[in-house]
This record gives sequence, structure tokens and C-alpha cells, in this order.
Amino acid sequence: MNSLFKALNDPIRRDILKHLREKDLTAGEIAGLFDISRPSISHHLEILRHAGLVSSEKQGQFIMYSINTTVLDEVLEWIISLKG
Amino acid sequence: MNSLFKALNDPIRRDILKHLREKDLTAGEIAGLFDISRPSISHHLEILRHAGLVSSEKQGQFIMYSINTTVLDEVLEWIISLKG
DNA sequence: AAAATATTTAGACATTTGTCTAAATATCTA
DNA sequence: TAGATATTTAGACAAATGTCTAAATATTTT
Repeated sequence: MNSLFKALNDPIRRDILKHLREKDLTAGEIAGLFDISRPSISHHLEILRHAGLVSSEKQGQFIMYSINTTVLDEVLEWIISLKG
Repeated sequence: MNSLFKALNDPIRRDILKHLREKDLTAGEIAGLFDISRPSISHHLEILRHAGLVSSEKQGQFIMYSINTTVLDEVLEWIISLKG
């Protein structure tokens, strides 16, 4: 729960998720979409991965990232229960 | 959007919202529910207020806080659009 | 095998965040 | 009007966060 809200609390990470919604992307492709360094993107991806929001798979020398939205159900339920 | 995710990214603030869901509370009553200082609670309340998640009304020497869940619709829509 | 490419890890650094104590402001009560 | 109560504001400080450059690891290509 904590790691989910934490992962969502950054505009770059939210933007990464929006892009991954369209299609899977390699770390390099994701880095190319933003004006920050590759190591910084790598760090953001690790936070998203730790929250379960993305998964990664090594494909040769590339690493392909995909979104996993099922963990967001927990957030949805939390918010909905608050709106009750 | 940013201030909303930021406000939600703290367990104490999320807990304050859960309590306010039950009934309106004064700043002092809220402070009594947690093991941190009154100024810290005051600071958390200011962040929630800034995000539009709570509103406050002065009642004599007290300040009564209420939850406002309508701003959460924006978050809900963001998440749902991500789940597509 | 060496060079090139893709990505992460390590370490440094400035900014933001959450907490505290002390002081200020406002309201109520004797 | 004093004193008590409720809350915030101000300022300090440690910890967390986001960024960077340099170096390490792994894979592909020549």
C-alpha cells in the first residue's frame, strides 16, 4: 500500500506508466522519452517494479518493461471505501 | 493531481482521512489519535487541505475538519484510464 | 578477443519531507 | 482583564528523495 502510493507520487513515474499502457518498452526507449539521465530512469523503474506496477524481462541485451495494473485494484478499493 | 498523490503518500494522512470519514473532528481530537506532536498534525492537515481533501471551519476556539472526497474522482479517473 | 551497445550499481549532492520545541495568535472563562 | 485552552507559525534538524557522473556488468557484433 505504502509502496504503491509512493510509486505513484512522482510525475515521471506516472508518465512512464501512461507510456507502458500503450505498449511494452525497453529501458532505453523509456529513457529516450524523458530529459533525465538513464540511471535516474533506471531508479524510477526499480521503484515501480518494487510496487508491482511494472515487470521486467531480459531480452538479449535489452530489458523489456511491461505495466501491471492489477495491483492498482488495492488503491481503487482504498479510495472507494473512503468515498463510501 | 500532484498535490493529491502527495497528500495520499503518507500513512498518517491516509489514517486521518479514514477517521474523518466517520465524523468531523477538531484538530485536537485528530492529534489525540496519533503519537506525534500537535504541530506535526497541523502540518499534515495543511497538506490535506491544500490538496482539497479536507476543509476546515473555525468554531469558536476550535477548528473543525471535514473530509471532501469529491477531489478523489480525479485520482479514480486517472487510475481507471490507466487500467483501460 | 576486442569494441560497441544496453542497462544497472555505486556514490555524491541538493532538495524535500516529517518531525520536534518554542513562540505567536485567537478564543473562552473566572 | 488574567489565565487557561486550542491551534498554528517559525525555525531547526535528521531522514528520504531525485538527480547526476563514473564505473561495473552483460550481451552483441566485428
